Amino acid sequence: MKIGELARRTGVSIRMLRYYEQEDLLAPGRQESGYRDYSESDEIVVRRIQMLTEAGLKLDAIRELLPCILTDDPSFQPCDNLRAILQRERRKMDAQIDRLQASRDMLGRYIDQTG
Amino acid sequence: MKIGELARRTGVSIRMLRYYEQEDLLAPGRQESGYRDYSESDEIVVRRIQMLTEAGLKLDAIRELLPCILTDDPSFQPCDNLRAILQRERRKMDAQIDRLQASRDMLGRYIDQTG
DNA sequence: CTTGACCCTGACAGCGCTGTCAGACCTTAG
DNA sequence: CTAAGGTCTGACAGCGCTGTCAGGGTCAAG
Repeated sequence: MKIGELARRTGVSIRMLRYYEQEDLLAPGRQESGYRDYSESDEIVVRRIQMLTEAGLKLDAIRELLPCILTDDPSFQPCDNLRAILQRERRKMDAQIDRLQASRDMLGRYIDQTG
Repeated sequence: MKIGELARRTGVSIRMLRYYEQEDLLAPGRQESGYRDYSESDEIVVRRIQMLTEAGLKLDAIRELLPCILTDDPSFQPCDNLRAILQRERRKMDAQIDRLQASRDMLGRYIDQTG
C-alpha cells in the first residue's frame, strides 16, 4: 500500500512514516514510480512503534526492540535482552518520575510558604 | 561584580546568565567598558531562578513569578496571583507525572508479557 | 489531454535551553 | 608595553521529534 493509506490506517502522519524509515525502523519497498510500497508486516511494525511510543520510549530504544518483537510467534525470543531493555527503560522512567515528584513537592512547599 | 564572578558564586554558567538577561529575567547595569555589572540583588535573583528551575519551572513561568518574590519582605505580596501561578504549575506537573506513570505501567505490562 | 489528488526529496522552523566558537575589545599583572 | 585572561556580540549546533513548504514527478478519472 502507499504511504497515504498506511497513514490513514494507523493514524501516524505521513511525515512520521518517512521519519521512521529515515531512522531505520521501517524499510518499505519501492514501486517503479519511486513511491513507497508498504506491506502488511510494515503496518504491524508501525503499530508496534505506536504502542511503544505511547509507552514513552524514544525511537532509539524502539529500534533496539523491533528485531525482537516482530516475529509472528510472541513466545519466540531471538533476543535475550528484550526484557532487559524494557527494564532499563522502566528504570529510566522511574528516575524521571522521581525527579518530577521532587520538583512537585518543592513547589508545594513554596505554595505553603505563600500561605 | 562582573559576570565571571557571579557565575563562580552561583554556579550558573556565563552563557546562562546572559540568556537570563536576554529573556528579561535579569537587567544588570553596564560599566563604561560595556561589561555587565551585577549587583547584590541580581545575585539574589539568580538564586531565586535557580531554585525555581530546580523545582521544574520553565523560564516563562519564572518570569511571571519574579516580580512577586523579589521584595525583601517575603510576607508582602504585590501579586495576588503568585500562589495561583504556583498552583497552576503544580497542576501541570501532576499531569505530567500521571502521563509518565501511565507509560511506566504500560511498560511494566510488556515486561510481564515477556515472562 | 487536463485536472486534482497523491507522492517524491530536501530543507527550514520550533520547542527550551545550553555549549561552543569566532572575532574583537578591555583589564590587569609583570 | 606585552601577554594572559576576562568580556563582548552574534551565530551555529544539538536534543527528538513534528509540521510545513517548495519544486517537481505520478496516477487516476473525466
